[in-house]
Amino acid sequence: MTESRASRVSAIAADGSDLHAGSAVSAEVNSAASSGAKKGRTGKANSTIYDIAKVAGVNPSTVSRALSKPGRVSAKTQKLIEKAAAELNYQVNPFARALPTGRTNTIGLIVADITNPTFFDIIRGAQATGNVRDYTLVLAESAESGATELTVARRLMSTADGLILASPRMNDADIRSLFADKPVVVINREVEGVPCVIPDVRKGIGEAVRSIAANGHKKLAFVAGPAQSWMSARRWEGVQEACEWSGVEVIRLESTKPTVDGGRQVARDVLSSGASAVMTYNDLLAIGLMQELQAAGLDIPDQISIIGFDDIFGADFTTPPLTTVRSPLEACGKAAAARLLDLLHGNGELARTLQVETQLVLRGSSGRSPAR
Amino acid sequence: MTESRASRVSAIAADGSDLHAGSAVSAEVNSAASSGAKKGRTGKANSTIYDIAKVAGVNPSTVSRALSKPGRVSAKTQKLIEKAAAELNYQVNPFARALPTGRTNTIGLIVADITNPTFFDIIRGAQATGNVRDYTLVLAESAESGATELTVARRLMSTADGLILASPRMNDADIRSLFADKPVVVINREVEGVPCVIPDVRKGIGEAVRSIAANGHKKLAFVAGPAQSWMSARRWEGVQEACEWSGVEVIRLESTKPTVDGGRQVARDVLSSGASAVMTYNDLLAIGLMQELQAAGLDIPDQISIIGFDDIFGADFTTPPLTTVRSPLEACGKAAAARLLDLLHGNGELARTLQVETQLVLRGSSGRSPAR
DNA sequence: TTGTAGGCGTTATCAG
DNA sequence: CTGATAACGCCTACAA
Repeated sequence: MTESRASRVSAIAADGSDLHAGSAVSAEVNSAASSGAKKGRTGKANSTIYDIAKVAGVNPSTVSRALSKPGRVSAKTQKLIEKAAAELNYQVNPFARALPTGRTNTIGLIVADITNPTFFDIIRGAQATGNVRDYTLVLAESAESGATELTVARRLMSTADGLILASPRMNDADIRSLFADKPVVVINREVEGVPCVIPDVRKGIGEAVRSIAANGHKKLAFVAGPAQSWMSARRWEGVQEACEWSGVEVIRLESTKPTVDGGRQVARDVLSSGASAVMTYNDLLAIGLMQELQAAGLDIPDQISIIGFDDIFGADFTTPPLTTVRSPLEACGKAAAARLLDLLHGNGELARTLQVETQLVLRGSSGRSPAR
Repeated sequence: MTESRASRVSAIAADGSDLHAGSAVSAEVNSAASSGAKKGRTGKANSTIYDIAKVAGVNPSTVSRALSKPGRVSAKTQKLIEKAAAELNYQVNPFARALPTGRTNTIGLIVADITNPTFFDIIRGAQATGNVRDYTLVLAESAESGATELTVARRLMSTADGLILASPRMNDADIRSLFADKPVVVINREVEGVPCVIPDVRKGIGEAVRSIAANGHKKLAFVAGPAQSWMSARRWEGVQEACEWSGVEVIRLESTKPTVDGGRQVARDVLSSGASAVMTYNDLLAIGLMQELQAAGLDIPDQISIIGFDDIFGADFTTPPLTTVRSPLEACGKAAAARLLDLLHGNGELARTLQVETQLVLRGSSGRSPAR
């Protein structure tokens, strides 16, 4: 019988030091079955290709062939083996399989923060695409740190066939060194010599700034993200460029961290900047900023217009709902995974960069400049 | 290639899941460059304990001992080996290690839906605790289905040392059979004979219903979650009980799915129910419901009070911010992981249930009953 | 304390 | 088309 497999995602921690195992404790619960001690209902855990071989009356290597590359074995033995496998409730031992081949049918995805909704859609997209091709997604978190990110990446490298780096914080050289080892695809950043998937900020930002200008705003504040963030730099460039083009004055503000809290903290600067419109590095910042501004008695958008970035889950929960420049995150995740799998299967094109379009999502948090 | 078009259903081990033909690529970049170059550079991925043994001038088994159980080796050889390991940039091969021992230093966590914010904090908690003890968290999704959940669980069982089941949908017997195999901890549900971590709904619900009663509401609607959800049943019971106690009439409404969309869809029923206050199985439902109601021109909370469950990320983004019964999700995740690790290390108490408190978080979406 | 010799479950290489 | 047999990298009695 065929079993249906659900989509899978795995998360791995940002640990690192694995030079010693845990305290000396023997695994008790999983007793060795050598004495046939534990024996649940269905054929318990461990039947091997040897068991199948015995039942089917063939050689283990034939079983291996039948199970891993259908076609290299006669139809009748194939049937025989499959039947035996089903009877014994056989399941491949992934470790044993990985040992000789090095292949794990697993792709790693590293994000800066598991609880940052920005990455949800990326995760979902990568997972979906991987799943279709029978790959398991392993998710790791880097805690917004380039150093731990590299550690995690190396660790993941040893268990995954390839890596997707979403908004990586480590430097280009490290990424390239990773890529020299196994296939790597980068999302939200462009790295020379490495395949990348990036949103093309131009269009979305252009629309946003044009909208701002059309609404009579003369001065715009841009709240930047983390200093190491490639995307933040690109967005800032894009905003500058678009503002110049539209004749809007623009100033740059720094945030402490790209979160709701960071948004709250930057409210004071926004206020004293004298800008009537604000664009933030991401939606989280925008939401926090909006909350703080509203708490201070300001009306959004009548007194200040706010535009975020990404269109994350929950961006439309706010009042007014957040205007934002949407990045097609799920598409990015899908594209990156597809790219990686192609690389894995040898259909590796050169390391080209893939661009996906951004667009302005006009909602309630932006509007006319306040009357002067 | 893939035989079925449905992305989630594909063949697993038993019928040969290896669908890709001529792979055999991707490991090329690796081989070169490892010999003559600088040793300070990040070494390639492939040094083994044999390499270390050679460098340190000892036997591989000594290296193994030194690296896996410090103490069983002389201090000086220990130092020697560690130095060599560092030089060679050695990393254990988890597969090779797992093969003889069965231990993977990995714990599995299964959730119903990766994109459901309810689980974020659980994930984060479990991850944090596992991390401290040098365990890797592997996350799997079950797509809200008991059947696929079981499949996924079994699969995970073969690669993880133990399992955490968050809001499992499968039946008790299956969970117990899993537990008979390896350590399992359940979150958000009580299963006889299996260690569980559950929020004690009493307190939070009591506070919520008292608040509702105190605000003059006479009729409350409870929007239930998935039929298989143990938590939904508990919450419904708790609400009934509290309502009886407080003299509030309560009716039960069904939702199609525990999401924002499900919340929108149930709005019609809520309206026709004549209730002036609503409690929903979770925050997502509450948010969707609120959106739909507001879209229909109703004022929240003046015309209808809404109270959610969980206090997920974004619950305070809404206008008005959502009143909700908070479950200490991160604490649940931490407690469950700690429990599992204890089990793994033999400090296994009996399968006791751990309760964590819930509390009402009063925000803007609930208030006085409308004047009649 | 350290070395020796199997073995874990699969896959890959070669013969037959 | 199928059967032996050697890796894969690590762990663990058992000796030395």
